Amino acid sequence: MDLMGSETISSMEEFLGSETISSILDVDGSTGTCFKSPTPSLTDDGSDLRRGPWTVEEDLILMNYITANGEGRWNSLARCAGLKRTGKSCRLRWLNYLRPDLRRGNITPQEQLLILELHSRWGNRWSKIAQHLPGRTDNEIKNYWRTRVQKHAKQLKCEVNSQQFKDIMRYLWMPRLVERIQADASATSSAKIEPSASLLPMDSANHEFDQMNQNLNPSPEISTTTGSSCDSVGVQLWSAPVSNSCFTDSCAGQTIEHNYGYGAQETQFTESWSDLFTSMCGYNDIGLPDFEMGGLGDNFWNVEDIWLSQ
DNA sequence: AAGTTTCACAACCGCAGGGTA
DNA sequence: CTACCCTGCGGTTGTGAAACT
Repeated sequence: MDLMGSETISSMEEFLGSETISSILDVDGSTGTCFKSPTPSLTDDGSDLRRGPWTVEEDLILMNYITANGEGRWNSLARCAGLKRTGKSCRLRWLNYLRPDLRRGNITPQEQLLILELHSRWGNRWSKIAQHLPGRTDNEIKNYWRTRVQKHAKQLKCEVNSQQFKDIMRYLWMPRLVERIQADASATSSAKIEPSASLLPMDSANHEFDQMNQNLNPSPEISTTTGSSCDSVGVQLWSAPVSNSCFTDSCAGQTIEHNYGYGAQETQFTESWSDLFTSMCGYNDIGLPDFEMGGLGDNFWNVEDIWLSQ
């Protein structure tokens, strides 16, 4: 397999492009964003295999070899390329870091939405999820999930696999992501920006949610702080529209008016979740389920919105 | 300014499944 | 049949950077 059509690669820049390389290479020329001074160590078993962060030289050797000979057969590849690395290490380095079709940068709201949806369907099947996010690796998605999602499940004192937490994702965060995507799309397509809840400071949005829930279900125990407990989950039936993008088949056709403080917005719910999700993510072949509204607690509205802050 | 905590992510580890000699 | 090897996957760790106190 001739990946690049060139014979050898003399620099990382040549292989990955100047923009990419500047984000990869550190001042001292080492690779990776974590390890400023790679000092690979030898393995403990007495062999001269190296481990730890990869050097630029190793990366170039690996890239040149794969460019010339293709990937696969990693153990022999490592030997033939003269790399004192295990085949596993070479494979990982290539797949997670050096592959030319890797997509770098922040996970976009569309990608976040897709990750949430696919994880709700498949669980921790990271490689399977990654197959549906071109340019993203399973490792990247796994890291995203652990650093963002699990952290906030912990803050909420929810089990990440609990129904409570799944409901939070499905009925709060995912609709907000959709809203964010819509807002971004409309902002780029129109000079006139219609503010939505996701564009407001979270304090403001939370205040609105608190007001709604106070009216619907007055409780002296309503918290307004981040990281509140989920103990009341399921006690209160969810009634207020969280956003103009919170929609299900059950509310299709309804017209709901709500005011986020910058002027009333009127939304016609004519799309099913799966239809809109499909349009959001450009996705149409995974047979998304239709979501139904469930009973959520008031504390959900106070959760710090992790999805909207990059 | 210094120390501490948190975040982000590259890399490693162990295991399972498949292929093959 | 079986032992061995390779590959791929998911869980975990280690590290520097950034944020916070």
